[in-house]
Amino acid sequence: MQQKVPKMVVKRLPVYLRVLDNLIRRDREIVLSRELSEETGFTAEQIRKDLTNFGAFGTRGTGYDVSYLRQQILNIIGLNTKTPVIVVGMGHLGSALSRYNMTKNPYVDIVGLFDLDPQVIGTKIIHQEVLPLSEMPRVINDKKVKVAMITVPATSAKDIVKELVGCGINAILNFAPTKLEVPEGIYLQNVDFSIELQSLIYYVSTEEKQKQNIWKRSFGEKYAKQIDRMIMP
Amino acid sequence: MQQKVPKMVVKRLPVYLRVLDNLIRRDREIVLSRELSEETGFTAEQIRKDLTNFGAFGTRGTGYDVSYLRQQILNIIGLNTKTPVIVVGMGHLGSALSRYNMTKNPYVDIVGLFDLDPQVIGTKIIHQEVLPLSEMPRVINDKKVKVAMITVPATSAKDIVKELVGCGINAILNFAPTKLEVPEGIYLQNVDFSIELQSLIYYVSTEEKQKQNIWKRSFGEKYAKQIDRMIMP
DNA sequence: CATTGTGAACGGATTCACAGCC
DNA sequence: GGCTGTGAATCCGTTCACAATG
Repeated sequence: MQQKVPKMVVKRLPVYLRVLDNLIRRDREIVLSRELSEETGFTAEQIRKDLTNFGAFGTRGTGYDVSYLRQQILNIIGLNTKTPVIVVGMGHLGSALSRYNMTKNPYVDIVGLFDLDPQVIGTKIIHQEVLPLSEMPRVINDKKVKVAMITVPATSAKDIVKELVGCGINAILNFAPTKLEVPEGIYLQNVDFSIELQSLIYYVSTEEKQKQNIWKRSFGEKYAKQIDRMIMP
Repeated sequence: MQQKVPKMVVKRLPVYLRVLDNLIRRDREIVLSRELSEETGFTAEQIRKDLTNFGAFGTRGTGYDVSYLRQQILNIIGLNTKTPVIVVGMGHLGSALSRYNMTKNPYVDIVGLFDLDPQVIGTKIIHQEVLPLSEMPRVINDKKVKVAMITVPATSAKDIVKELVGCGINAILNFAPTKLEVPEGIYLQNVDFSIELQSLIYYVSTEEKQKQNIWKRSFGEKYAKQIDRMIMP
């Protein structure tokens, strides 16, 4: 059927979907790869190439039909029917993510909220009650859940993963700041704020350092060229 | 001074730092690249190569001195002194991130929380009061802030960015699900849950589709080989 | 002799240049 | 003519194989 699709392409598909959703809201019927490029920041060639992994959805000389392309991408990602998802860990982050997905994300259906803390179990997020872990197998089974988000502390994350995999979960979006092991065939995706924040800090701090170096070295003629290369464009 | 460091390397540095922090907590004095590989999931060669972008920190035949390497990475990222950071947008996500960074992240110093909503302004997160946007220029200036996290709705994100850049912010970690434009020289990093979640859903849904195809085609002998290639290892 | 440090080979993803089509 | 679709060329990051060294 379909060849192996590069990971990077899969990451971009949801971006295309979001832009197409926005275009539909603005009643746009046709869109050019060039316009998609402006909205996404990816190059037009890349977008066209990405799409041809799955077929030829455009019309040469004209562009892409917005709602047709959107429907195709929904099919490709598998968002035609709402995907049932559970969230484990109802701390501040977990409840924020749950709220967001319950109210703003039309493509997923949050069908279970779980926590270990007896203080938290029984409280409600929007209209859903937080359940104990003991209820997980039942919910996962009843609702045919394949995808879980985990927002528990790093220390409990490994155990939760084992539990989830045992219950038949197939894909895990991990927000705990720790590296997790999953068996072959289980998909794991990490989201780690601290890492993103720290890499940003790297850039601002090296910029600072470079400015200082320029100043320090400004007496030494022979370094002029190197310094030039160091200044941000 | 230093050549251009690949983006991917910068993303991995904070992971090394975290592992080294954990090793110090366990009183480990020496670590091998092989062990770092186990803890991070990156290959040992890659780790060694990453580090040589900045110098030679190990001892051949022995390994790396944990606290020396940690100190070097702190220097490289620029986390020797706490970095002042502000957070704009005190919805559920914004306040969760603020709490997390105030209590668990020893490398940053949250020096300002901001929101537009008069209902939210004046409330407290841990011990800090949420301030109106009008206070931003003062705080950014007084505290020499270069890094901001924004967790406002997609609709207001663009305006906030303009404001921040005007105030002298240099790096932005954006959690709003929208593509932002920043002037040359300003660093922007996006964190987008929905996109991560949807790419995960792609994998589970294509797996489902493939299983169905296998079943449908199981009568057609000639497709056997193709189908084999489709099954996950 | 075990482990780091590194040039060379490899592979995957992006960009280029243009062929194909409306 | 204008835009999509695509093989070829390029770029970038990872892996490999081994040289360097405590």
